[in-house]
Amino acid sequence: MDGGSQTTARQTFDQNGRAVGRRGLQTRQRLLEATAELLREQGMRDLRVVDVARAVGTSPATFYQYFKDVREAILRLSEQAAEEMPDIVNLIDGPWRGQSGLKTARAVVDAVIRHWDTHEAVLRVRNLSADEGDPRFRRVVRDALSPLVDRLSAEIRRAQGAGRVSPDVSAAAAAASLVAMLERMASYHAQLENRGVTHSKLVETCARILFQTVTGRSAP
Amino acid sequence: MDGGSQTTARQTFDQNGRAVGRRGLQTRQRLLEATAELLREQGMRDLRVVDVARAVGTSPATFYQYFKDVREAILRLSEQAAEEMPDIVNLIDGPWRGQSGLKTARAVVDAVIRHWDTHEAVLRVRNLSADEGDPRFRRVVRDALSPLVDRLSAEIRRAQGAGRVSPDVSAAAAAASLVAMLERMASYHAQLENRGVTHSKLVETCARILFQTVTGRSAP
DNA sequence: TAGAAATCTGATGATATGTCAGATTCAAAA
DNA sequence: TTTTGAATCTGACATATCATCAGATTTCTA
Repeated sequence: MDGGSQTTARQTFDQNGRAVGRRGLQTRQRLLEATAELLREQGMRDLRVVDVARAVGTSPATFYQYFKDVREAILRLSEQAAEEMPDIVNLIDGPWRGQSGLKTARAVVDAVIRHWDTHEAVLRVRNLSADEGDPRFRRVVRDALSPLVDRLSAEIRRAQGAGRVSPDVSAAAAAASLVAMLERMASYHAQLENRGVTHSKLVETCARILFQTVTGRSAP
Repeated sequence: MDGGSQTTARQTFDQNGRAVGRRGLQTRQRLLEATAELLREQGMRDLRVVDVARAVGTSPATFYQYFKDVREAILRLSEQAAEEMPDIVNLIDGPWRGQSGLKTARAVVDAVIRHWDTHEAVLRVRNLSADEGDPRFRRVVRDALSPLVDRLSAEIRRAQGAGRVSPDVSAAAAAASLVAMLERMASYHAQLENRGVTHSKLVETCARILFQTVTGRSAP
C-alpha cells in the first residue's frame, strides 16, 4: 500500500521550494499552456519568456517563480504529454496475428500520429533536447518510449523464437527503429500529405512495415 | 554545355549584397565552423552570436556582416552538409537482389550513420527548423533527401510490379518511412549502443528492415 | 476581520542583439 | 616602393531580454 489517494496529484513546488497552492497551480498551468502555444507559433529558438508572460497577462517574474527557465517549462510540458502514452501502449498489447494483427498495427500508427498532432511542438523540442544530451529530457523520452519499445521487442523475440525473424536481427534495435520511424513519420505526415500521399495510405504503409518487422510475416 | 568551370564556386555575398573576396570567405568559413562547434557543445537554444565571434577571435559585428542571424549560419552549414549526399545516393543505385542487395542496404545504413556522426548537431537543428515550418530549411531537407526517397520509391514500385510488395503500400510513403527511420536511428545510435546493442547489430537490423521493405523479400 | 501565508510585480544590473560610421588591411596600379 | 581605393573589420550604441529580489497585493484561516 502506498497510502495515497487514487489519483495522487503530486505536490508541485516553486523555485524557492515552497509548495504551490490552488491559485498558483492555475497560473503555472496557464504559463505552461502559453509556452506550448508560442512554441507552436514561433518555434523554439524565438520563444521568449517575456512573450509567455504577456500572453498570460502577467510579468516575467511570475514565470521565474515557477520555472528555472524556458527549458524547464518545456520539460514539464513533455511530462504532461507523456501521460497519454499508456493509451498507446495498451494498443500494442492487442493481437499480432493475421488480419487482426494488421489492425493492431494500424491502431498503433494512428495513435502515435494523433499523439504527435496534439503535442507536435513540445515533442519536437523534447526530442531535440534529449538528442543534445540533456539528461532530464533523455529520461522523459525514455520513460515515454521504453514501454512501447519493450513491448515491440518482446513480440519480435517471439517471432524470432518461431523462426520467422532472422536471429541476425536485434529485437531491441528493430523495436527502436520502428518507434523511431513512427515518431518521425508522425511529425512529418502533414508534409507528405501535401505531396499527394493520402493520410490513410500513409497509415496503411507504416502499419504494414510495422506488422512485417514485428511478426516476420507479410501483411495479409 | 553550361559554360562554367568544373567546380563552379558560387559567388558569396555579404549582408550588404557585396561580393566576398578571399579573406572574407576565410573568415566566413571560420565563423561557420565555430557555429557548428558551439552547436555541438551548447545546443541550439544556448548558442550565442557573441560566443561564435569570440571563438573566432573577432567581434559580433563581423558575424552580422556575413549572416543575418544564427539561423542563417546554420542554414549554410546544412547546405554544406548536404554536399555529401550524392555519395550516399550512389550507394542506393547498387544491386537490390539477394545477398548483394543486403550488402547494398548495409552500405546505405552505414553511410547515413556516418553522415550523421559528422554533422549531428547541424542536421538535428536543420530538421527541427524544417519541422517548425521555415521554408528555407524545408527546401534544404527536401533537396538533400528526395534523391534518396525517389530512388527507394522507384525500387519499391519495381517490387510492387513483381507482386512482392502489396499494392496497398504507397511506395512514396514507404520510402519516406525508411529514410525517416534511418535518419532518426543515425542520430540515436550512440544511445542505443550505450544500452548494449552493438553497432554492427544495429546496422544489420536496420539494413534488414530496409531490404525487406524495399524488395518485399525476407533477407537472405 | 486581523494576521499570516501565498502570490504577484516593479525595478534593476547584467548580458545579448543588431546596426552603422569610421578605422584598418590588403593588393593592384602607378 | 608608394599610392589608392576597395574589402574587411570593429568600437560604440540603442534596444531588448534575462533573471533576481524586495516589497506590494491578494487570498486564506482562525
